[in-house]
Amino acid sequence: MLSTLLLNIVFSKSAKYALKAVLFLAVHSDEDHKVMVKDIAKPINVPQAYIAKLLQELSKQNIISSTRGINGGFYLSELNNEQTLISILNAIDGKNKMNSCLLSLDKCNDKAPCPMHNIFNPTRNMFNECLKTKSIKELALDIKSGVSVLPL
Amino acid sequence: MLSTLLLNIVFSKSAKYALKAVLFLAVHSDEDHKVMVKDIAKPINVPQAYIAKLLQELSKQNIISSTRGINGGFYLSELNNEQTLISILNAIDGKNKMNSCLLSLDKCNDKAPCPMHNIFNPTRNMFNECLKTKSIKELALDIKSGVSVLPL
DNA sequence: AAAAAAATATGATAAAAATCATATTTAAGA
DNA sequence: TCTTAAATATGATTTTTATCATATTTTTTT
Repeated sequence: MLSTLLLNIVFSKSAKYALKAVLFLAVHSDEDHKVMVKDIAKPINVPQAYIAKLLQELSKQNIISSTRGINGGFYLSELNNEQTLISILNAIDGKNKMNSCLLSLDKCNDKAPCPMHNIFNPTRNMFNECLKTKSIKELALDIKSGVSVLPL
Repeated sequence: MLSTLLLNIVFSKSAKYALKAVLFLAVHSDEDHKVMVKDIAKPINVPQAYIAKLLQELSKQNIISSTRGINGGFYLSELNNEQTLISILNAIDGKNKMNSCLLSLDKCNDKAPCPMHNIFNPTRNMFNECLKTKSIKELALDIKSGVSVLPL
């Protein structure tokens, strides 16, 4: 083995952190209940300064909401809740990373598929479709109804 | 966006390089037709010194075969050809990275699924199943029969 | 046996991602 | 309006991954 620890399979660490943070906010915040970074960092088990940076970026891109000063914090507006998972990933890792060829070949397409293309694209497309259609709100609902659990 | 270029979605760069190299060998080599690093690096579009390292690692782990000295090179034995894709990924990135939770939560399981679990695990499992069952030989056959094309 | 040509081993360097630290701005309350 | 407490902005440091360079070993050929 060459790399002693590879963590980036499927999602980058940043993407996972961001996903966890937004999911946390989806369950624990709204316009009237803002949450401070320090109260997000611990429960989702991510370094505070790092998640702060990610949250700022998400806020700047209107994926999540925030207000400064006393009683300030991060939260999800109704609109934020409607966002789908892909918007979080795109905000953190840049657009269109999930749509490219598995081997990152730019010549690969349906007409001239790379060896992995035909085999994996169906499941890959399913996966991407999920990311594009599943909203934050839906996931939060699952948690609230007990379909899934939070410990992040 | 935070990372200016994130390339590691789904597979690490090393993993993609290794996959390409093995696929190339599957089509262009056998016991009697060994291929030297320099003749692999260019067509698969990977830095020679880097792919050399990866090939050495794969060879050490018996994923591919090699002989040194004049007329030496890398090749796939019959046995090597039977290997499935997962073995390449495991060799490069370490075992069991594909089976963990999407959010890398160690508490996540079917009984207490994380918010992503139920939604993504079916396609995730499909994906992993593909990696575990598809052999190098099968992919090479696709190329030879024109189902897929090589430019790597 | 010597020379040449290949993989192998090892380690140094560069680039990218993750982490940490700190100064600045904004909003609320006294 | 001053103080406080929060996000925001910026950048430095560390860790990990990717890349490059070179010396060593093995195999074949002469």
